[in-house]
Amino acid sequence: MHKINLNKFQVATNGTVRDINSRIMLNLVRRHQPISRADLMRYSGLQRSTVSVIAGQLIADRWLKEGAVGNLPRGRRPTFLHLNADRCGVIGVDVQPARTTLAVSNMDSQFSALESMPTARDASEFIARLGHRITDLIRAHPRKSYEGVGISLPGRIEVGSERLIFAPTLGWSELDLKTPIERETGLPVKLENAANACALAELWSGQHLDGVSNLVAVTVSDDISVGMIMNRQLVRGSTGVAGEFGHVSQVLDGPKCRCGNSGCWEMLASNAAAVRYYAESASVPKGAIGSKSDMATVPFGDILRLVEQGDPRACKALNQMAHYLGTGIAMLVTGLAPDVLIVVGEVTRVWDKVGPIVADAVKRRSFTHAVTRIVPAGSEAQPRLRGTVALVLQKHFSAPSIA
Amino acid sequence: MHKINLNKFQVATNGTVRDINSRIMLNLVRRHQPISRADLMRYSGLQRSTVSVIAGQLIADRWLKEGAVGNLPRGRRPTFLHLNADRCGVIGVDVQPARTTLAVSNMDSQFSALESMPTARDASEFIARLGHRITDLIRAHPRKSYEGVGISLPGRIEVGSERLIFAPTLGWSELDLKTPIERETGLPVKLENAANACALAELWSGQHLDGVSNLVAVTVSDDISVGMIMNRQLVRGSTGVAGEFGHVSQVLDGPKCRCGNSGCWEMLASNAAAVRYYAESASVPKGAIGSKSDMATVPFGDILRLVEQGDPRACKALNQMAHYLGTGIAMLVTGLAPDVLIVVGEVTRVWDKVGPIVADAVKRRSFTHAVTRIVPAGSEAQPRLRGTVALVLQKHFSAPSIA
DNA sequence: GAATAAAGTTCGGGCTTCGAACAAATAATG
DNA sequence: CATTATTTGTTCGAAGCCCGAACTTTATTC
Repeated sequence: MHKINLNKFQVATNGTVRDINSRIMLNLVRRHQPISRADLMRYSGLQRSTVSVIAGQLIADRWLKEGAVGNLPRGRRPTFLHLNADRCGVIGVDVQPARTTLAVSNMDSQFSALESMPTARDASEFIARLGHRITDLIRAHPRKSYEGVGISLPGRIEVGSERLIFAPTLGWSELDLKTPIERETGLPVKLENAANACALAELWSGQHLDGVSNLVAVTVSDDISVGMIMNRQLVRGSTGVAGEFGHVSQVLDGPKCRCGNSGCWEMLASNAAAVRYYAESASVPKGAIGSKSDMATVPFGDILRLVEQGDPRACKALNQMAHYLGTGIAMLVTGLAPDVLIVVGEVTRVWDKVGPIVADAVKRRSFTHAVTRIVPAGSEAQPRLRGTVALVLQKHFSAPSIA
Repeated sequence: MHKINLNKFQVATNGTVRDINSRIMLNLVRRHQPISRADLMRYSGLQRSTVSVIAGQLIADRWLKEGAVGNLPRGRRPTFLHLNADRCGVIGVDVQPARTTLAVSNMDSQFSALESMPTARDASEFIARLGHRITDLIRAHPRKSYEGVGISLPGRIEVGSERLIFAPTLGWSELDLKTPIERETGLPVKLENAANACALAELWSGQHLDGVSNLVAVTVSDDISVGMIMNRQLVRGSTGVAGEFGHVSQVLDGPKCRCGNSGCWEMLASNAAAVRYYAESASVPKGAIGSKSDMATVPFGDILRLVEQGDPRACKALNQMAHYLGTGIAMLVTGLAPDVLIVVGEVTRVWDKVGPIVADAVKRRSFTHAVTRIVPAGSEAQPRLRGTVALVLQKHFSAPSIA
C-alpha cells in the first residue's frame, strides 16, 4: 500500500504498460537466465506473443542476447536468452578515510579492473585526482559505453541537492562531489552512503536473498553506519541522513562523541572503540599518573591479528567491542525487524569470535518474533563496490515510479 | 527506486493504465475538491478527453459526485466534482487495555457514531462481545454499504497470517481476531498496531502533511510503540513487529522488563514509568523498610491532574518520564530522520511541560541535519480511529501494486 | 512418412490515451 | 442586439499495447 505522491507523480500511458512489462521481463531473465521465451511466458503470465515482442525489443536495445539452443524431449528447441552483461560498463568508487578503491564493472558486478589510491585529506585535491583516475581508467578499459559512476562514501548525501553532508571521518565539510566529477568524466555520477551502498548490493546481487524485502546493512569501521532497505526500497529519510544509528546513545552518559552526543553506539562498538579499549587495558594496570599519554594506539588491524594469535588483552578489547556491537544490533533487530542484517567491516575477519557474542546479546535483548538472520559480509565480496554498481544500474531494473 | 518482487508481481495490461490514472484522479479530487474537470486536466497532465472519461467512470462507480457550478470571468461555467464521502461506511475499532472504542465513519473520517465498552480480559469473550457490538452498530446506522472493519490494537499483527502476536498489555496470547469478526459481521476486517494506525492516519488525513514521505508515530501509554511510514509506505518488517523501539534498551542495565530485556525505553518513559517514579519519590523519603509495599500506585491520569495543579512531586515524576521520552525520540530522529514525528497519548495533555524537555534532549542528542518536526496529537483528533478508517480505505486510494 | 509436441510468429480485436475538432455556455464589445 | 472571444466539456479517429487464436517452424516418436 503505497500512497501516491501528488507533488511528483506521472500519469500512465500505453507506453507505461510496455515499460512495466519490459522491466519485469528483464528481471525474470536476470534471475533465471538462461531462459527461453516460452518459460518467460510461464513465469510472467504474459501471452507468448507479447513475450516475443518485448524480447525482440530488449534484444534490439542490447539488454538481452540470444544464446545457445536448448534441448527438449520433444518439439522445437528453445533459443535461450541471456542478460547482455557487457551492454555497458560502470565505474565504481569506494571512498574510505585511508584509501579509495576504483573498479570497472559490467552489468553483472564482475570487475575487470580494481585499483586504489590514497584518499587525499584535502577535498578539492581529492576531487581532481579522482577525476583523473576515472578518465584514465575509462581510457585503459575501452567499452561501447559507460552507464555512469557510482561512489560510496562514509557520509550522508542530502536528498535534494545530492551534496555530501556529514562526513566526519573524512574531515571534509559540506561538498558537491557530483558536479565536478560529472564535468570531468562526462558520465552521470551517483553518490551514496557506504552502508546504503552495501544494503543495495545485497538487495540487487545478494546470495539467496530472493524473497527478502527488509534488509539492514551495518558498516563497522572507525564509525558505524546503517543502511536500511524497507519494502524493497532504500530508506533515506527526509534529508538523507536516515540510518545514523551510529550516533544513537547506547549509554546515555557514556564517552563524549564528536557529534555532540554522549555514549554513541560508534563510540562503543567501532574499530576505534576497540583500539581505545586495548589502549586503556594497557594503561590501567600500569597505574601510571600520566596514563593517557602512555596509551599506545595500536591499529585495529593489529588487534585483529593479535586476536587471531590468541592474545588475551586483544581478545578482551574485542569482546568489549562485540558486546556493544551486539546491543546496538539488538536495537536494530527490535526496532526494524528486518529479514536479514548484514555486518560489513574488518571485524568480520574474526566473526567466529564476535558472532556468538552478538547473537547472545540479540537473543537476550529482542523477542522471538523477530527472526532476523545476522550475516557477516567478507571484504572479498566487495559489498561497497557492488553497491555502487547497483546504484548506477538500478534505474533500469527497478519498478517504474508510478507516483 | 523500487525493486520488483519476482515472487509476487503483476504484469501490466491496458486496464492497469486506467487503474493508475483513475487513482491519481481520485486523489487529486480528494486533495483539491471541489474541482472542475478542466482543473483536473491541468493538475494531472492528462488530456481533457481522458479526464472526462475517467471522471464519468468514477461518477458511475459512485466515488465522485457532481456538485455546484462554478463562476468564471469568461466562458462556460465548470461543474465541480466532489468526493462522494458517503459512498460507503467504515467501522473503526480502537482496542485499548481498559476500554475499546467503536465508531462509524464515512470516507472523510467523519464519525457519525462513537461508543465504547470495557475491554474484556478474556480474549474469546472479547471477540464475542465486539462482534455483537459491531453488528448492532451497523443495524443502528444503516448505509448503502460498509467497506470493512478496521481494528487498532496495542500489539503487533503477523504479516502473513494476520494473527495478533505480541500484545503484552492485553494479556492475550497469539490470537486470530480477523476470522471470527469477519464471520460475525460479514465484512472484511483489517488489523493494525495502534502506532502504525496513527502513522497511517497522519499520512492519509493529517493536517498540512502533503509533502511528507517519512513519518513516525509514537504512542505513549502503559507501553510505547512506534509506527513508521517510510517512502510513503508503512514499514511492518519481515514478521510485522517492526517498530518495537519501546523494547530497545535506553539504559543497558536498567529495570527488568517483562519482555526479557532490561532498561527498555517503555520501562523508562511510558505512563507506567511515571507512575513508578511518582510512587518511588514517595517511599524513598519515608525511608521505610518495607518501602515497596508502601508505594501507592496513583493512576497516570491523576499524576497529570496534579501536574496541572503544580504539584512538585508529580512534576518531578513527569520530568523524569519526559527526559527519557526525549532520549528515545532522539534515537528515532537520529536513526530514522523522518520529516515529522507524532506523539500520541495522554501525556500530550501537558505537552507545554513535556515538549521543551523532549526538544532539548533531541537537540543535544541528534545533529542538525535531521529536521524532524515533533508534534503532539491530542486525543480529540482520534488518531487511532482515523487510522482504522485509512486502513480500510487505503486500497482504493493507494498506488496499484505494480510489482 | 505421418502423428505428436513444443517454440515462436502473425494478425485481428479490444482497451487505453492522445489530439484535434466540435458543441455548449458565458462575458465583453461594437 | 448580434458578434467575438474565451473557457468548459464531449466526440471521434489514430496510435500503442496486450490478448488470444491460428499459424509456422522444428524436433521426436511410431
